[in-house]
Amino acid sequence: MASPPEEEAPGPVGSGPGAAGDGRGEEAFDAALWRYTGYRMRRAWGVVQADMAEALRPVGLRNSTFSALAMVCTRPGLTQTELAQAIAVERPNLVVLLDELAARDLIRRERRESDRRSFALLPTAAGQKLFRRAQALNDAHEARLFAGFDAEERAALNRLLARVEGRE
Amino acid sequence: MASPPEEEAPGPVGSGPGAAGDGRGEEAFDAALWRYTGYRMRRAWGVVQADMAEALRPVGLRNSTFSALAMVCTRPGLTQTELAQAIAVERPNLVVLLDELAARDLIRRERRESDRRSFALLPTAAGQKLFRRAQALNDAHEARLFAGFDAEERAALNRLLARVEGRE
DNA sequence: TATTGTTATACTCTATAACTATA
DNA sequence: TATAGTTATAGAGTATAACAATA
Repeated sequence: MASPPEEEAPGPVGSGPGAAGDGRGEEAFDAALWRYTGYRMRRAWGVVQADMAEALRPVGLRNSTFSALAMVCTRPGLTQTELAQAIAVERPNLVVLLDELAARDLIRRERRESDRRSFALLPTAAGQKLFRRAQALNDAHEARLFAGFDAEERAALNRLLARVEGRE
Repeated sequence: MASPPEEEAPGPVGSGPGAAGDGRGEEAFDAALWRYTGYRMRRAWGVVQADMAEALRPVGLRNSTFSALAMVCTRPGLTQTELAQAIAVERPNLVVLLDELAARDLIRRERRESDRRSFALLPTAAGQKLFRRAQALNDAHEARLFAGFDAEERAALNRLLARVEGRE
C-alpha cells in the first residue's frame, strides 16, 4: 500500500506527461492521487467509518441511525424534514432509518396538532438509554482512533473539516 | 441546517443526561453530533464527493474510476491486486471498475508471462488523454472547493487527513 | 398550490464467500 | 496449498420522481 508523504503543495495542473511514474519502488508515493485533498478525505473517511461501525455494533446502530437517534434525543420534538436537513440525509432515506429506530422502540412519531402533516420525533426511555450507551462507545472509538492527536491537532482538524462545508 | 462552531474540546464522555438540548433556536449547534470528528468527516466527505462527481461528469468518470485510471496512468504495469491495495478497494469490486475502463478502451489488461495468473494494467493512448483532462477538471474542482483555504491550511488539512489513516 | 411524509426505484460503494486457473 | 482474478450476492448510502394527506 502506498503511503502519503508529509504534505503536497497545491501546485499547477499536471507535472508532466501522464504516463511516467516517479520510478520509486513499492514505497513510491502516488502523487497523482495523494495530492488531492478529496482523495485523502475518502481514505480517511473509510478508516473512520469502518472503526465507527465496529464500535457501534454492540448497540445495533450504524453511523446513520446513530446520527438520527442523537438528534432526536438532544432536540426532541423536531420534524422529519428538520432532522433530514440537520444530518444531511434525503427525506426519503430518512424514513427508512426512522422506521428502523421506531421498530426497535427507540423513538416514536407523534402527530403535531398545529400541522397534522408533520410528526414530532421523540425518544423513548429505551432510546435515551441506548443513545447514552452508544455515545460512550463512540467516544471511546474516537479516543482510540485519534489517540495520536493532541488537543490542538484535534481542534485544528475539526475546524478545517467544518470549513470544508463552507461554514465558518 | 445546524452549523458547527469554531471547534469542540475533546472532553470526557457525556455532558449530562442525553435528553436535554442546549435550548438555542434554529441556530442551535448540535453538539451531540458535531463534537465527533467522524461526523464532521462524513459531512465534509459528502460535500467533496458530490462536487467531485459533478466535476468529473464531463469525462464520464466517478471518484472510483478516476482513482483507478490515475494509478494505471502513473504506475503502468501494476497488477490488479496491487491497484486494489493502493486505492483501498476490494479486489472483487475493482474488477467491475476495470471492466468499465477497459470497455471504454481507456486501459487494457496484459497477461504477465512471468506469472500468468496476473495482469499488467496499462493505459491506452485514449486513457492517458482522458486522464489528463480529468486531472485538470479535478484540479479545478479542488481549487474551487478549497478557495477559502490558504496554502498552509490546505497543507495542514492534507497532513492531518493522512495521519487519520495511521500513517506518518 | 405548496409542503410533509411516504413509496418506489436506481445507482454506487462496500464487503464476503466461493470458484478458476495458475503457481 | 496458496495466490490472482473473477463471479455472485448482500448490505448500506445516496439521489430523484411521484403520490396521498394536509395546509
